[in-house]
Amino acid sequence: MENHYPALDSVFHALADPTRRAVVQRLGQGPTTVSDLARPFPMGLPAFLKHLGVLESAGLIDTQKAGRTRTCTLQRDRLAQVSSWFDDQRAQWAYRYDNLDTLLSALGGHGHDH
Amino acid sequence: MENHYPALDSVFHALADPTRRAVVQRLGQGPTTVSDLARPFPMGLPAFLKHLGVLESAGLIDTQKAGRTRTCTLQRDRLAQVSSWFDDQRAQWAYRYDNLDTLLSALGGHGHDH
DNA sequence: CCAATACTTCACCATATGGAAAACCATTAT
DNA sequence: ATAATGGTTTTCCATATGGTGAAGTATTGG
Repeated sequence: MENHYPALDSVFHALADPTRRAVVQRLGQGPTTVSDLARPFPMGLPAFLKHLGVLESAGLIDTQKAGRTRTCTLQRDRLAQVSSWFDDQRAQWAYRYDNLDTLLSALGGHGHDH
Repeated sequence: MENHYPALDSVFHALADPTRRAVVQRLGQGPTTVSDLARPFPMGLPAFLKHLGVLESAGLIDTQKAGRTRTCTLQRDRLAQVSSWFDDQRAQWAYRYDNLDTLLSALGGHGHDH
């Protein structure tokens, strides 16, 4: 029940930026190269590389270079881990309010009480 | 399928700090006053109030003053909304499930239960 | 009334973040 | 060999963030 979560700070920080979330979303469709990823965004490559750096050091993406191109892949499990933090929060409410409905939906992972 | 999410920037940014996550966690047990919330943390009240301000402007907490004390309440629905962003991401992967990476990690047994 | 409590505001500071510009590798392509 | 492509590194800048200390404002409590 304790904070056994990996780098919540860095992951949440990484996701707090629209550019970086767009990258995550794009990579959800499959791996791509850096410049292909960067194309839609109104900023220089150096700035964009910083975003990729933030995503990578948060463990949200993995990159590897082949020849002169670098390919980025989404680390889905990391995203899933962080997602489970929310489930834990919900479980807390459920415990506190001792409400069977809330408990069940918390364990189910999707429902909410309102 | 589009970004109909409320202020993901501000919510993720708010959650990217351990102090603020601790506040969220604490408020999951029920409403409390400012100074009661602040007590465990090794910082002055001004600094702590800034954290509360970030949480409040992200819509994660609600505060109201009675007399000279201010009481903070967790806005659970906001947390639930953001949580559903992760579900959306997963849905994207599922749609694109012919991806080799995903197939391999599925066979690898680090399976996600959904 | 006087003082303690519970914030609140203000001025300030160090560091981090997000961006630009320019110059610099490597690896293909011609 | 030369040029173009794809990325990288470096320097620099404006602003945001997270913290401090000190003083200020309302409420209670005695």
